Amino acid sequence: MSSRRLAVSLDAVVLAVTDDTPRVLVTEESGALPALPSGPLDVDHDATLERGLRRYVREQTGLDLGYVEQLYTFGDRDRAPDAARMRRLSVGYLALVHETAAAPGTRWADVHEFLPWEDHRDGRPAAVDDLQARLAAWAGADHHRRHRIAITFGPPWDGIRALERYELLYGVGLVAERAHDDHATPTPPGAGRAMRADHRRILATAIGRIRGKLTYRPIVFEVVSEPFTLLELQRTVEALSGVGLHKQNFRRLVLGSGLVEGTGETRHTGAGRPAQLFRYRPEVQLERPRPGLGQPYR
Amino acid sequence: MSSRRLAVSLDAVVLAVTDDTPRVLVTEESGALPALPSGPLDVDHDATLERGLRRYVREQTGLDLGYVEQLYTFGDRDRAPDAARMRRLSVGYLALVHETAAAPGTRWADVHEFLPWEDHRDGRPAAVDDLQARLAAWAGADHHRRHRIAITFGPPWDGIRALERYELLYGVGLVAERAHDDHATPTPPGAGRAMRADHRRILATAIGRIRGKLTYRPIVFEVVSEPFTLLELQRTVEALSGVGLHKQNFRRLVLGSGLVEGTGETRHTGAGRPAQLFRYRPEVQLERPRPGLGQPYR
DNA sequence: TCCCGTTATGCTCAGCCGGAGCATAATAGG
DNA sequence: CCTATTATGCTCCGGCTGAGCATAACGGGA
Repeated sequence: MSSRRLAVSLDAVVLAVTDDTPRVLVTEESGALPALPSGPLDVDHDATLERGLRRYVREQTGLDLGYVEQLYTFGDRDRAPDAARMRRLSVGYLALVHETAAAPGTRWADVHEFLPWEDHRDGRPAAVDDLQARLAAWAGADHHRRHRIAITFGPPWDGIRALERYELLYGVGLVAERAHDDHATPTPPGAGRAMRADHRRILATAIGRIRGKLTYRPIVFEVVSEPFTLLELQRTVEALSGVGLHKQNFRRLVLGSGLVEGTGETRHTGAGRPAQLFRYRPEVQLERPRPGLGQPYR
Repeated sequence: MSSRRLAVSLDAVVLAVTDDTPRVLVTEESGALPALPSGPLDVDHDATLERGLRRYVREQTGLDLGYVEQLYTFGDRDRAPDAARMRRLSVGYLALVHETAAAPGTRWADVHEFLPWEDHRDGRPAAVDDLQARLAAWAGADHHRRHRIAITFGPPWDGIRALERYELLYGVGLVAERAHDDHATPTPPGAGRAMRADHRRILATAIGRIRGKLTYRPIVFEVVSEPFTLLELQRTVEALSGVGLHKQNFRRLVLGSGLVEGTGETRHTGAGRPAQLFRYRPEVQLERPRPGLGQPYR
């Protein structure tokens, strides 16, 4: 009877939006898969899990995190490569930051590099239909499998189910999680790049979580830089939610929500009418129970 | 330098609703505080965290769980009584079950026994005003403190913020988490009973989570027994959400949602017109993206 | 048997919100 | 001055929500 050693790692999904693209901060060593900033919990010195996490992100990427939220704790025994010796738990966190320069050895990677099927801003990508066809082939006539595919891949598309989609693709072998998974079905184009350990799974969890929270908490403002135009805000929301929005209605919603206030300034971009600049109004939290951007508004 | 031992416990908040009352399954030993079913992760034999959890609940309460969902991982170093020797993490889970008989040594306790301020079905309880007054005294003129109180305790009341409320009360010392906290301010009436370790905190997390999820996932049906009348369904939702609902509108919403279908039978309760019986319609998940009971509808 | 209290159901009405579009304003560039 | 482009304003409609009024179907008593 082996009695494995127990190790807890803290893993951070640090998200930002630059150039209308959702970005995740990854560390890269030559020859290795991209990885999230992470490290083992220091049972003596990290007074809280979150503090340990902040420490690792600072050490590995030079970034001092602001908004941080715990996502999920992963602990499947047989999903680790060295499962026979070690029992590994990973506590995943979501952090939101404003765009910054990446430190050496780190990179702001496009989230869709790893989860390409999640970008529906210009409608449903063709690659999704391809993936879904492969899933359908796997499901055959199995009722339960078809049901799962229908729910996770729609229609209608539900951005929040990012983790369910990843888990389904992973279970079917359409997506490689670790190097040693590669002997499985060769992953099809459109399946995205792999990450180290189960980091891609944690990323999918983060994407699902932030999409849900956008609607009822003012977290976009952790990501956009002030002051911002309403279009910049909209592009940021779209980058995170993965769906395109109706401009006038987005405007109406944001202005009516009390979430922002004009600065009185305008920004000239070179083409078109100058846009008003806005900043976040934190007081809104006192006025409304759950301030956010509401439902999606195509 | 001490190098603490690391231990991970799995803790279950098992919820049911009986007699229009939200209940949590607790184990009770004479002389000890009530506790959630829980136990240490078996790093060798528990293939997944969730399976370990199910095992403990079965062993300690005789219950085979259906719906289970991970809540949060708690790991503050200095919140454990033996923090100097052990680093304890607890992974909390939420489970929903239909009402059953409690096994020996266990009890279905009213959730409000531990979190009395969370029951707003008959309006805001007087005890909440008392707690809030104590909080106000603690806050004094501190802007940040007053802000936190206003957000968590309202108005408007936001049922979902159960954990934030608990943490606030705990931080202020109005609520005892463990026996050795008792030397702090004597907890006022209306502060509820303590539980072992940080179990009350986990319970508060569970209550907040289920309240949020009620609106967009059909989880009430994990708790009501079929067939049910619409009033029974309503009382169950109210018990979990902690707020009272408008009967006709609840009815309209549920019938229009496609969540239920009539059985054709009726139930005579002795007084009043017999009520139609309904059952859950699982197919709804294929038809609607996020089937639930929508917003609160006073 | 008829009246009453009680619970279940049906329906209405006004207000608000979200989905879609049309129309106008304000710039830069040619 | 004309055009392409982006920002803003506003309207219309349908559906949903909050609040009530009204009716139906029972059991128990008077």
